[in-house]
Amino acid sequence: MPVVAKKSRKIQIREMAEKLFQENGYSATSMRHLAGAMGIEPASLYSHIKSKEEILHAICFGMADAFFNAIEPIMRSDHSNAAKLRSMIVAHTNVVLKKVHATTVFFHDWRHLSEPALSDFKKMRKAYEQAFSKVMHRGVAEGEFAIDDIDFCVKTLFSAMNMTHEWYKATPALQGEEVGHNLANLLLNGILQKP
Amino acid sequence: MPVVAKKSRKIQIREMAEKLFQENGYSATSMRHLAGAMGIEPASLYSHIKSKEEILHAICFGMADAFFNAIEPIMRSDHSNAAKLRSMIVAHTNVVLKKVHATTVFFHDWRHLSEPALSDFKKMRKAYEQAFSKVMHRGVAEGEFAIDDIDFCVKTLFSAMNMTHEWYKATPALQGEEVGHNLANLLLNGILQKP
DNA sequence: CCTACCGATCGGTAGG
DNA sequence: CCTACCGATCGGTAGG
Repeated sequence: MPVVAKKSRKIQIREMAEKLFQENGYSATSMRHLAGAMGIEPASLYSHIKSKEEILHAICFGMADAFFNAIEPIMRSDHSNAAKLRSMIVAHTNVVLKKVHATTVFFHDWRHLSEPALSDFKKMRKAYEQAFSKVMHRGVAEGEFAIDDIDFCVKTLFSAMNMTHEWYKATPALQGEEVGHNLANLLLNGILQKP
Repeated sequence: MPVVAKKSRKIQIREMAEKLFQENGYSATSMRHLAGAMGIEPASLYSHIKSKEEILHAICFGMADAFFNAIEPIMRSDHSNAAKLRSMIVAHTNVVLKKVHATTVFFHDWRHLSEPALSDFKKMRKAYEQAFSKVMHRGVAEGEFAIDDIDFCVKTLFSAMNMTHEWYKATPALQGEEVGHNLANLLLNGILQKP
């Protein structure tokens, strides 16, 4: 008996799906491709999962949990709003870069969820974005930040954070933290040389 | 005879495809959906186009032309690098927001191009990004900008610009310019209150 | 632009 | 986890 529990077949299928969905997209990836990559017959997948969409659902909502868990302790800390925002950016970006495959799926293919999961997903995402906009609002109120349009700022920040996986070739280790800090520096300071 | 030339059937098909591809993605949109939306039989599409991918190709490379044309005159102007960068951001963002459907396809579905178009597309995109990184390099050399990692900065900027279409509900007119300027302000100045 | 149709492939089920 | 198979749908062609 191994000390470390073997990954369940269900989880192995999910991880392979993350890889294939990332490469070709959810719609263009067939259950036959997935079964082939697992080395089993297509029908055998259905001993472990109920449907193709069940896999997509697990990926999307699994990532949502990962993101919430990453920023939750930071939100409840009592640092300055600038420090909080920076930490949240680093935390979010770490999740993105540590789960590159799943993030791509989360980010591209949530559209293919059917109701009611689709509405749940949108609600969840909105709540998550509000965690960031709350910190920005407070930072403005307390004189730390100068932001014209907070919604705009939040959306732009998420665009930047969520696309890192597409171009950042992660050398493992703490490089991920660097990406988050670079992003935070850019957002906080801009690129204009200070006089 | 109308004074304004009627859009060719081919262009009508392409515009309908932009809409449907945006909503469901390229792979999940069938030629039958497209034909249905046009009010004709699926087989009739092939009187005007050669294949599904031909449509994708036209959309992706058509948008590439639009982007290049938008920034080309700015690159050859002799403003400061900061002014150039701002104008290029506004110009690019205007294209994005004026062709929302096509931009979504351009941005999500280029992956489904097959070779050699796929390689051409990547080369073209790289050349386009280099126009922005050139301005940043010069700005750093001339003391206008403080940028640690220019590649990182370019990628982040593109992430932000190319996602605007997903969340910005364009009220028509010049609102598009505002989006570009907001983006430029954020990138140039950051959000930290200056002392 | 239509009718009629092709072979291939899709997600999924029955039964073991 | 497999064999055997379902009905539906796919992109596309022939011929008019």
